[in-house]
Amino acid sequence: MTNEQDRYSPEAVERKWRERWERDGVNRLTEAQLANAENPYYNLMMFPYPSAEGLHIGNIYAYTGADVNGRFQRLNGKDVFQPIGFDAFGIHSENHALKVGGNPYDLIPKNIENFTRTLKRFGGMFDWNHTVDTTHVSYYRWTQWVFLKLYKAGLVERREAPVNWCPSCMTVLANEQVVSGLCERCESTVEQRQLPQWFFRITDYAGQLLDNLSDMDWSDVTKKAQSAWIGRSQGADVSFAIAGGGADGEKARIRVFTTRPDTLFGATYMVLAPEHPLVDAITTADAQPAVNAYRAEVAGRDLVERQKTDKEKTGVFTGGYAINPANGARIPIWIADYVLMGYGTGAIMAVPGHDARDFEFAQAFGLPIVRVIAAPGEDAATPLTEAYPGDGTLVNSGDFDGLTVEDAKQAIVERLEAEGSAKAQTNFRLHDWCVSRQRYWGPPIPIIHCTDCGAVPVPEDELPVELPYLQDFRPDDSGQSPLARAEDWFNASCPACGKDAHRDTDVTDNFLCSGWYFLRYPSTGRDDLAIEPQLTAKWLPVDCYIGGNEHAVLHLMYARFLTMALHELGIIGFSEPFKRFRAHGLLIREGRKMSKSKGNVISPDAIINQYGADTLRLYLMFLGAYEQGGDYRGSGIQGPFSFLNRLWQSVAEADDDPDLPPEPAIERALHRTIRQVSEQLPEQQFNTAIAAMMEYMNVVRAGGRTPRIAELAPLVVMVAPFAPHVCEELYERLGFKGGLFASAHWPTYDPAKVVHETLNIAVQVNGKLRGEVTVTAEAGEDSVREAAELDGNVARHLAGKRVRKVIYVPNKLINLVAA
RNA sequence: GCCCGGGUGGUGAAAUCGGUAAACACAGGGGACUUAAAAUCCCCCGGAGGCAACUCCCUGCGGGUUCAAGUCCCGCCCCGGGCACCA
Repeated sequence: MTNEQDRYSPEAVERKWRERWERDGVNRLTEAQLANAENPYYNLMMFPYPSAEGLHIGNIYAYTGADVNGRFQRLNGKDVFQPIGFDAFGIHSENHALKVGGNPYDLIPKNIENFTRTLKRFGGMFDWNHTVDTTHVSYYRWTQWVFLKLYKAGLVERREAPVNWCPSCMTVLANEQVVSGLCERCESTVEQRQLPQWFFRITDYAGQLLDNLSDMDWSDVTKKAQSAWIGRSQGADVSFAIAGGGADGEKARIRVFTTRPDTLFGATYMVLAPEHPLVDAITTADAQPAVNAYRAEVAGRDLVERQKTDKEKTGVFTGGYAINPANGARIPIWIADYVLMGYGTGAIMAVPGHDARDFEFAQAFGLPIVRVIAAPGEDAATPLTEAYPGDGTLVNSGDFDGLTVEDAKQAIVERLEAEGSAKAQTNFRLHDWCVSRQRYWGPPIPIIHCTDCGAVPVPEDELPVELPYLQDFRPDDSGQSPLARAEDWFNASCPACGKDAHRDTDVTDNFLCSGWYFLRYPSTGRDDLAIEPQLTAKWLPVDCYIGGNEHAVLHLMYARFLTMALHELGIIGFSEPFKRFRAHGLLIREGRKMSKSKGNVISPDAIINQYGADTLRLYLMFLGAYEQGGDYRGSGIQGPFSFLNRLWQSVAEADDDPDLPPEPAIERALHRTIRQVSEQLPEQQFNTAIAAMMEYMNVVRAGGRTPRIAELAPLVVMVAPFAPHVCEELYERLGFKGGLFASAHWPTYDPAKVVHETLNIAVQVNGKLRGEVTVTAEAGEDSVREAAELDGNVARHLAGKRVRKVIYVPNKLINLVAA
């Protein structure tokens, strides 16, 4: 039956089905289908950033996993909505355009075209009827609309703030975009600048963002990363009176945040951040020169230097004193750069006995160290050679002596609360989201500044505020966007009073574009509104979102925040956007990370040319655990390629009789395979599911036997999510009509047929494997033991011994413990 | 420094609740089919000893618990990622 023409030719098969799917609209949903779907399943993956380099194999890896899920759900009867789009605004594109001397307006469409070609070629089941391009006015007018909605809800504010300034990108960065003092994009050292900026008040939602995590079906690693980033700490605000503060001494109090109010009696000094506003008021005349010098020194020190944790503690005494509200002690007030203005209140009570940093500082400057917590076996007098941060009971703490740390926290706060000098407080590490960028390639902020009316939002019906095509869009060091130089655009009349005014020149952070795109996909057919309520209610929240964990604290948290905000505004009916999120691992190559600089990047196009998209997809899903990542080895692709060839040949050589039932032994193997694959695919355990199908193939083909159609058809359907083109072809060749993805159903298994008729039971003597016996499935412990003792080798190891104990693990193992 | 992953054959990797370590593949070796190649089919493939039956050793290192440990506990080492003076 095999002849030259029947050979598996990936190129021809894939072209045929790509064209057929396109022609028949197999993957596209019409507006009516979108509106009326009975079993909606929204399968989302992170839309790509269309760079000039083309789609990376890492993207294909991510998308294949998500596409396998979408195709699997579809074969299980779901109406799968699987859109894709392009996240094309942002500094990366802008910098690239500057480098090559073009304009992103001209370059981006070419990149998108190139990405689209590869996305179609790798076989993603994308609905190209519902796509977004964040740089198109049809999208970003609604990004501006989102901004205005939040603005009107009071979640946006403009404030002069010390912001992270990247001198190379010449723009402001969010905290999340500063990686150990360096710009996330270009790795320049980030500086601090005071600039007016637009902020989203994400911290209003810090508690909710954290609390919701606990019962969300997300990858654990992602939840942990978010929870660490939000960084809740529970404690108390305590205020310390300034000693001898003159007439207004009563008013001037220093507020500190502490997670250890139980150690208050051990607070022997205070430290303020050098930038703290009370420093000048506290500093005595004598100390002023030293304080000034220190503050100048810290201000001049770059951020990277200041953030190093291993350097020696520095600081100076202000000459001022505060009163410890617990015991009335006069304690000195210092300033030091290890206290940060950006966290808590910018001031701390220092408890050197029980905080490592304070201990180090106290030692360096000869400040008193008092023990207030005693661990078991210690008492008030036990000397401290290092800070003791652990648990224990209170000592040297007046009335509170003897309380446990936990009880004392509450008791001390209660006492001080009654006196008006403390209150319980929760602090978050999370900062507000700075969304303005002094750059060109982004959606302009829809605000007009008027000398009389101040900042006035552009009326919604005047959106979009179009981004003008600028010949010269280089950023400058002015702290203003290049848009400030576009006079025609810059000048506008005030929407409130009609007077001459000017537009806000900042554009929004790229993460705002990507923070709501999944809300837009179902509504892309609508030009008159951003988010169509009924479609949104039908399809959202997203059923499954798959993407890289590098976005755990950036994109995913912003998307959650925007969803919460829009929910509170009544625009959407849910407050968490993604029911399920799975982080895939990193694809590396031969043990090393792939990167352009190392020159070891794999081009998906080259692999597809050689082996076809189906083999590439199958290999990517086979080479390791999807959630762990994997190592791409060039030679390994041969395995999946052979597998598809064998599948092809099996179909070509199959017995023609479609009614011939499977051979019984093979049928059992088939049902076991169906069970395993059906259980593992929805859990993204792709590699072992593929191994199971390969194993089944070995059974079907054993000895070159002629397979039967009934043995192959379910396999073709199960392989289809991984290798959709060739499986469509084989499905057709097996005589089925209507197209696999349009009409086939996922195979089911019969529990009665997955059981083995006989079992191999391992036999151990004293825990060591000494033999194996084959018994019927119904055999009980006694008959297994009997059979085991008959085994020659087992009998030898038992000779002269008496069996004292038998451990029997049904269906697996029997261990004869003998002495 | 802290928090997450991870360390298993020549290689990529498997191994529910502690229950036959190395499934499935790649590479390598041998054979069948073929004029030939491709594709396909069969066999071998952790180390040491042995003609073989079989025995001993082996999941980063050192201890422990257990009839039984890749898996659990204690103490280390190494690699990858994240966070980093967060009060």
